[in-house]
Amino acid sequence: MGEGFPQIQVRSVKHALNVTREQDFAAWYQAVISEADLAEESGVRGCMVIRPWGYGIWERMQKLLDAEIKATGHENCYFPLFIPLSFFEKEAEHVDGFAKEMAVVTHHRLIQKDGRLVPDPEAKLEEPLVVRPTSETVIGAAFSRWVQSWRDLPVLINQWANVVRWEMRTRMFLRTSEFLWQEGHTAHATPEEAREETLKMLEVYRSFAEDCLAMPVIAGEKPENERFPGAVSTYSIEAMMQDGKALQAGTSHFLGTTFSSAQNIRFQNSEGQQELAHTTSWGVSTRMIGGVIMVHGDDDGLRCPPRIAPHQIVIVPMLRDTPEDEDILAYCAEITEALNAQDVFREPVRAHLDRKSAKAANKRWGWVKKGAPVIVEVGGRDLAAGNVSVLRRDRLYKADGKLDSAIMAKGDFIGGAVQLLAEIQTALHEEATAFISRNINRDVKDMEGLKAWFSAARPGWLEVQWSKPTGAALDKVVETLKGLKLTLRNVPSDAGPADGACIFTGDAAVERVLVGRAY
RNA sequence: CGGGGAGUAGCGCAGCCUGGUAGCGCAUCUGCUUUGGGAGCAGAGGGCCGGAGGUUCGAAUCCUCUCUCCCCGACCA
Repeated sequence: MGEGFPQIQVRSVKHALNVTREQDFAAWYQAVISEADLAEESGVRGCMVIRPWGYGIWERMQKLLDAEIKATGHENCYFPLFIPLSFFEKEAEHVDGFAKEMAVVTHHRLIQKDGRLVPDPEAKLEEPLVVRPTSETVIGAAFSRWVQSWRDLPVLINQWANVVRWEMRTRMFLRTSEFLWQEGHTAHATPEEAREETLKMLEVYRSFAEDCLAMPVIAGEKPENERFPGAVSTYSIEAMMQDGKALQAGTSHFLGTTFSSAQNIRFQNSEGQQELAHTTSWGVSTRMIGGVIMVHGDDDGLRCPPRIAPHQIVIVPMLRDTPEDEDILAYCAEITEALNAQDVFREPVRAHLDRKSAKAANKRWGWVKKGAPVIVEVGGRDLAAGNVSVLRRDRLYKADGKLDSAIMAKGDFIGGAVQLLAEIQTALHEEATAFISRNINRDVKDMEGLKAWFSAARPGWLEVQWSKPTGAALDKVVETLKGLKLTLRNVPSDAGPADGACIFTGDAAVERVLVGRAY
């Protein structure tokens, strides 16, 4: 890779962060989170405080995705945080997948003992409760009550919730012990319909990522070894971070009758016979915020796509503690109102007037780090001339390294703001698409070529032909890749046909699979 | 969970080896000067030195335990 990173490090530009992507990608990622006020440590292992700007981005994601989930016929509901242990025991594969990382509640009362609070032995729960790591089991139990007849199907529900998985190694947003997500769960009369649902929601995720997050993704089916515990088929969208690593940004599972047989989700069909329902589940989480950071961020912080930016346009008045300040603020308020009266992406524009009495330059750099798509500065001279000074966050600098601040008439800016936001959304998407495109190689045909590709500093992905081995043969492939710190990502839905030999086994290839390093 | 590193002011760090009541830069506050810009000068505020025990007349510093974070690995929808 390296294309996105100049080899010669001439920094004529003074950046807002004290570490660049090129110097140390992991440190840069953390710097963005901290400097953009997205989240911070909580003192609780693996758990984070999501700060208003970070949570605002999540709320934007929720709003946009929730509308799509509802538009595809699903209803929201809420299931309990606590799940009886016995629910998990019903499905062996599911147990295997999650048993190692579950938080367990065993007591319901504390008592004072030697000056300390300890669980009261008298208050031990008869049956321990686990904090949900995912809700297939409880929701399946509900489905078995709700579904009696073929007329009750399909059941199409979704919930926005938090889940807990006791992860060994955590990273802000990408893998935290507690995270926020939505989980959709559906039950259908036929496997065909359930598969169709699985793919429909995969497509909802794909278009949500592309259109709202400006994040190009590859949608496809996960290989057998990467399946969700209990799933018949697992599909994912995979996004490429600027260091070339893959991030699984959303998953959709066809669960077949795994959970309907474990939870007894049966219905009487039109011929009067009992049948097992076919279920699906699908989810995206706050992990996506990490994806947005690593796809769009630059050495000055986050670049937030307008559709998910809590504030799309921030107006920064340059105040000087003079009587003129009042006039400048009034002028800015007028601009803010005029912007907010317009619609962009079929929603009201979100313009924000930063009235804080801090120095204008400091406020500006604060918004640069947070990634506000458009930053408008207004000083006395602008006021006098009826102008504004406009910064586009997606391209901050001119060729000479100076800030590319455009002075324009107030009316022109207001009139063009909607189009400007649309342009920025598109520009971020195009930039990210160009990046992923030039960092996927589809021409490597042998293991030597594969090793060479991945010996680069920041390799992207390979799309290779393979024979789709299963069982022990697949394990061998996975083991080989593991030695190279690589994983099979997915089999892209739109990959071309296979016409050669399997890069791993030499057998005739049947499809194409993505290989890369992953988060 | 294994190996390594780290926790001292909001952020970044020095001090620890060779114990003696805590310092630097940026940020913050006040004043003056400046004003198309991350300003200059002067002054000020802010720290249970991650936590608990121990050694000592005295611990940021030495010892033990523990919590949290980072990196690598194992693990992982």
